[in-house]
Amino acid sequence: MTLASLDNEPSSRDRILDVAESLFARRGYAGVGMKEVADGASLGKSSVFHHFKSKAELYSAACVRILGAFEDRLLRSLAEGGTPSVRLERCIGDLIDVLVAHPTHARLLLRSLFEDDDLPQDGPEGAAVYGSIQNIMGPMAKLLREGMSAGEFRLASVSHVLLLLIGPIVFPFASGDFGEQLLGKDVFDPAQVRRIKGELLDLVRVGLSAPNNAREE
Amino acid sequence: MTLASLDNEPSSRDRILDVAESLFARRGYAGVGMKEVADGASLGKSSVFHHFKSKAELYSAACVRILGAFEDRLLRSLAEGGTPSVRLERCIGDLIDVLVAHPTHARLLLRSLFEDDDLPQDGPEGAAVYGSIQNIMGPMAKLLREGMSAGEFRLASVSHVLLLLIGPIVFPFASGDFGEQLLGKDVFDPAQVRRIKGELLDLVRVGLSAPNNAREE
DNA sequence: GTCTATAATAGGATAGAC
DNA sequence: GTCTATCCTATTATAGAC
Repeated sequence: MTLASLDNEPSSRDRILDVAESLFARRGYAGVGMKEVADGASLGKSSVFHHFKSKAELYSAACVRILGAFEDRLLRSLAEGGTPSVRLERCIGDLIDVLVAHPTHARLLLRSLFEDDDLPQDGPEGAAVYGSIQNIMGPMAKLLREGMSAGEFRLASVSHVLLLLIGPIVFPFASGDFGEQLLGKDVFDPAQVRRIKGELLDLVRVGLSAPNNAREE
Repeated sequence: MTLASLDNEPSSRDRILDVAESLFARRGYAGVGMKEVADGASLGKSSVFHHFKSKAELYSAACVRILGAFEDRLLRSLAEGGTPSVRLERCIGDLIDVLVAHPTHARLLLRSLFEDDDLPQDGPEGAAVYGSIQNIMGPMAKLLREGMSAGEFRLASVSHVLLLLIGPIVFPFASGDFGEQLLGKDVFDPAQVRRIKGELLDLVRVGLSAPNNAREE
């Protein structure tokens, strides 16, 4: 906590993380130079190394920050209660809201999930990434299990369904130019977000519902 | 066509592409050095530059090759006929088969779809990537439209549904360590592939079906 | 905390012999 | 087609002044 944090101006550390997140999201770990990060934060390269002792640590810190944002939102969302289907739909909607509020998140999140080699899995920062992912996936799995026990969701392998749900939630908002060309409009345009969210929730609602449940109640 | 191509031994060009695909898939465009590619293909760096005049061209060529594989399989799959639902499910199953037969494909495919900056969008190779993507997405969109007209699929925005379908098809097989930890087993294990495919096809079958269709026929 | 200067290395790419 | 040798730039990271 510094003096600046009491004010509105973000600290140098936060400015570095902002720039790093945006650059890493676009070009991946190896595609970004520390000089570029420093320039973006209006600092010298050495100042960046003062805050993060290596590039790997900076990358992990950027990942940890966005994973933390997801974790917070997810836990708050789950705490609001409701039936499993209600909570699942609210969770997915809320997670998408986080992705949309920070357009750079989806790409870096996707990278942190499938670029094993980039992350220095050892060290405290690497462990934080791993822990945060666990804290997100755990409650989601629990929610699916509850819904199946309650007879709201059809019986299915929780882990396989979970693995299947990540793609449609994250990829659209990481798809960049491809998504824009497919839709003919910016993926982050509010109207497009609403339609993507709507289609996904429709798909999940009926796709996961138990066969004996009425289709429309 | 060289003499070697009449034999069983792959040409240098193919060996380079094999190595490049595997490396680019794992570490992304910037994360791979031409030296590394050359070593993997048991060649000197200059020999690689003889076959591909730049790193960007090599990357595009690797992407074009896998996109071509998808295109071929998809068009053959669609030509087999059947109702829209039958064809959609067969397509998704066949595309997954391609991903599973070449475990390195999913990651590079995902990258080629969301890493705009990496691809040199200009030039002949960049255009081939773009064209191949169009040749894959076009017929898929047509299939969805047919299914909606026929009353088999519920009415929905074709492009948004398409954007939503890519994630669950590709991500599981690009997820690497994450997927393995989630499932507790290798994602490419035949039994796991069967379950992932099964869950996805279930989700799509009921999730896209028209409301007035009987759930089980 | 931030800077300049510098080290040490690895990167993409080319020239020219064979 | 493949090689060795080379060029030039960019990279991560450190040292030390302010």
